[in-house]
This record gives sequence, structure tokens and C-alpha cells, in this order.
Amino acid sequence: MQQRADPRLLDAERLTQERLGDRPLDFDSMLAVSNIYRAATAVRRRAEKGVLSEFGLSWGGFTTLWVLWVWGEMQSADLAEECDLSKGTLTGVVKTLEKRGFVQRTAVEADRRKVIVSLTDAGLDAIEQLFPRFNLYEGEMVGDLSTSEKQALAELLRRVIVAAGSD
Amino acid sequence: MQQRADPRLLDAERLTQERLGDRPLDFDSMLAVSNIYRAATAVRRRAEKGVLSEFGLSWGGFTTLWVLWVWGEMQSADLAEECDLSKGTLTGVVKTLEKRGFVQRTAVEADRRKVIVSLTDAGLDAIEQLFPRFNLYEGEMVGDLSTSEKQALAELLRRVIVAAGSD
DNA sequence: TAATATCCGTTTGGTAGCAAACGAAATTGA
DNA sequence: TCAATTTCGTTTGCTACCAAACGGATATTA
Repeated sequence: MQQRADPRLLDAERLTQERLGDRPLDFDSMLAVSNIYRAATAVRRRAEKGVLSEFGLSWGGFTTLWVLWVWGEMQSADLAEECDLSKGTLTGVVKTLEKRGFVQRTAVEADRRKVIVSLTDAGLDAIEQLFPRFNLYEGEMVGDLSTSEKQALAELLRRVIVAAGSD
Repeated sequence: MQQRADPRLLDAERLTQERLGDRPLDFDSMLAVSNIYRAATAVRRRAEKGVLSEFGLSWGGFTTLWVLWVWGEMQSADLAEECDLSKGTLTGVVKTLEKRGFVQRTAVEADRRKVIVSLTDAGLDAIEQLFPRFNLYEGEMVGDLSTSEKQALAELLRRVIVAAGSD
């Protein structure tokens, strides 16, 4: 009597069960973590190919514009922190955004080591136009989920972020 | 009477509500998507700094070894597909793994355009040692969640993967 | 002060990632 | 049979990303 495969698993997940099912592994954690990563990749690629490419922005560039929009101008180190990038990476991202005319750097008089990054008018314009459209994409990507499922998903992930972030 | 902030939101999420709360945006989708991405970054960084660095492996290199372990030797294009990488990227990852002595390339007699990638003995050894430890990390990173919450998380993400993957 | 330590953003050197162009090898079709 | 097309994996040119080294600027301490 043929047992039907669990329809809630992706093909790759099923094969993994077949091949590793006899080992003492934590499959629930494995599936949760690997799906976090796969979902993030899918979401990023979709957004980059869709809205973001029209503005010549990568995910990182978009995030940076978004943070500056919501938080206002910031010093480089804080911006890196908020965008969840290393400061070295941020230097490159800001350089690219500067070329596109979306942000500007300003030297700080009082402490000449520091640099303030802020949106230009063009950058403000771009993010004001872009974000509502980005948000529509977000809606599509989690469109299969009900409101309470979206909230549950966000909350579960919040706990993962906290747990994984604290070494 | 001071309203207390919702303790279930991260600081950045709270500020976003403050700054954008009056706009007609889909906040539930926004929080779900951005937390997917933040969780993936946190998980990846933690794993790379922890177990993976001991074996000189990146996330992509690890994934490739893992796929070869579970699925067995594969032709390049299929391997790229299964690892969720472009074929160009896979060429580089395999090159790195070859240097480390973990995989080998074999020409296909019948069709000389094709290349089979397979684990070496050292590669098999590495993934057999590595995966159980990686799995412990996975367990820690979602350790705050109950078994049923992990399963719920995986299932919600599965639906996001499907929705975001189908353009 | 002057010497030392710390802090800040950039640079460097490495891997990773993509799309698109490429060249060699099949396959198709006329 | 042979020209055109398709199918492989690699290469190229670009951005992104990190850790660590760097060099200038500020703080600290003697």
C-alpha cells in the first residue's frame, strides 16, 4: 500500500528525508532554517528583477535609501549598522548611490573623521516613488498568506533574528 | 496617558510605524518580507562565523557540498539549479571547492559539453563531519521556537517561496 | 604638552553573485 | 552532408559583501 508523499514538502525536502531520515538530525530546525534562506533569495531576486532594476538599484542600495528616508540623514557608521552592512560594504554602496545622484556625503565640521550621508532631492524623489511600488511587490510575495499569517510569520522571524543575532 | 510601545516589534519596526504610519502601505507584508531577509542574513552570518569557517567554507560552498551529498554526483547545470545559483556562479564555487579538494570534475564521454561534479573522499568526509554540527547551529538559531512553531514557520515560508518564485 | 590609544571611514584582497557574451559540442533540418 | 540552431560550461565585467589593514583625526593619559 503506497504511502503518499506529504504534499506540504518541496521536492528537495522530500529527498532529504529519504536520504537522511535515518540519522539523528533535527529536521524541523533544518527545514525552518533552509526555508528562511531560500525565501530570502526568492524575495530578493524578484524585487531586484522587478521594481528595483527600473531605478538601477540593488537590494542594498534600496535598503540604504529606505533607511535614510525613514531615519533621516545619518553618520556613516550608524547607517551601516541600520542597513545591517559592514562599514566597508557601506562605503561601496554609498559610492554607487552617489554616482546615481541619490545621496550625498557631507563632512562634519566638529569631527573631521565623520561623514554624514543624506538623500539628495533626486534620492528623495526616487524613494517616494519607489517604495509604494516595492510595497506592492511585497504584498504579492506574501499574498498567499492571510493578515494573521503574515503577522505570525513576522513574529516567528523576529525571534529567529534575536536568537541568531546574539552570539 | 502614555501608550506603551508594542513589545513584539523591533526598534526599527517601531520607528517605521511612526514615520510612515499615515501612508496607505501594506505594513503586514512589509514586516513579513523585511524580517525574512534580516533573518536570513543573521542565520547565514552566524553559520559562516561558527562552523563553516572551521572548514574554510562559505554558505554557497557548504550548500553545494550538501546537495552533492544528498543527491549524489550531478551534472553542472542540475547542480546549479538545485543549489539555487546561476551557472556562472556555480563555476566559481566549484572551482573553490576543487582547490580545497572537496569535489572533482569529470568529463562526460558521451557528450563532451557536459561535466559531472562529485564529492571526493575528503569532501564526503568533510560534509559527514560538518553537517551534524551545522544542524546543531540550526537548532540553536530556531531554539526559541517550539516544534510546531518551527513547522509552521517552514510551511509559511514554503508558500512565500512558491509565490515569490513564480514570476 | 607629547606620547599613546582609540575611533572613523576608506582601501585592499578575497569570495560570491548575476547577466550576458562566448566557444565548443551536439542536434536539427533541408 | 552541411549549415543553422540549440545546448553546455566557462569567461567577462560588474556590484556586493566581509574582515582586516590603513591612515588621518580625536581622546586620553602621563
